[in-house]
Amino acid sequence: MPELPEVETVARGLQARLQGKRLLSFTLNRRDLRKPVPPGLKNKLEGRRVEAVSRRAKYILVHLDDGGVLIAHLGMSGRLVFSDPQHPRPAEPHDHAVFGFEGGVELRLNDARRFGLLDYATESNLAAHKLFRHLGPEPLGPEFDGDLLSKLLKGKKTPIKAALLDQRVVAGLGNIYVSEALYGAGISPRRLAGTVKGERAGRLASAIRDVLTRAISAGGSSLRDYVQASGELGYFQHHWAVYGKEGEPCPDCDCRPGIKRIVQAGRSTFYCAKRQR
DNA sequence: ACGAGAACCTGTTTGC
DNA sequence: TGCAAACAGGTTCTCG
Repeated sequence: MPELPEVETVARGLQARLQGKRLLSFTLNRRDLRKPVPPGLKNKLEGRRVEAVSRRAKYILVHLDDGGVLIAHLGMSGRLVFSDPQHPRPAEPHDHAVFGFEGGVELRLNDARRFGLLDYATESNLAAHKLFRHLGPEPLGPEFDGDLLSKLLKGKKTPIKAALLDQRVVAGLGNIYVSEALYGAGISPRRLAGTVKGERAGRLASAIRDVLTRAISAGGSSLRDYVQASGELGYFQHHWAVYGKEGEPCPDCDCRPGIKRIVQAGRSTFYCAKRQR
């Protein structure tokens, strides 16, 4: 489920709850996630204190007090669920890993489809790590603008929809927010990526930043209650302009038959054919 | 070299 | 109602 805004929200929630806490135990119930959980992870984690939690692309980074970094990715179905003495939760199917902290606080990684992963790196090698080496820029980073986006897209003959899903081009966008950003910028998802430049690229960069920023705000405001209610991190309600709205009227023009759904590179795309060119 | 498509998994929704 | 097919927010490998 999680794209950049959800992962950012989860990382902030973890930061608030775990910073300064010592990790006492790590239990792995199954090793075969998207890729095997590295052997020896338990020894690298137990006894360490959490210094900070951050995000890169759709990866959660837990920075430890010895320079180690726990890397977590939630794939499509991954969730992080807290359980503690005040709000205990029963163990559930697909709880693949359990992190035990001081004070009886447990954080559980639950992931039915097992497209998520756990990995480990050191602070000094982080940027060169296999998972991060090829990632494009952060769309909310200070250098991300129309000029940079034009350069990233230059010469690409794939549809802009597919290009924006490619983490080597921009890091953190997923299927929902690509549709939303293209709608916001008034750009057809079928347009060839290489033709998005100049003023059009500027509009797209702005729309990407806008859509992500608003989603993070929505997540941040709903996170507190949601965590208290259920102990889960990572799911919250959004209102989307086009995603999942096939057949509904475009919010901006009352065109018929409204929002269209097409399949590109095996994934659903939603857009308004009148507004997006 | 590049882009489209399949593959990896399980759970839920849709359609006959 | 029951069953099978389609579909799901990600990433990575293979094939043409």
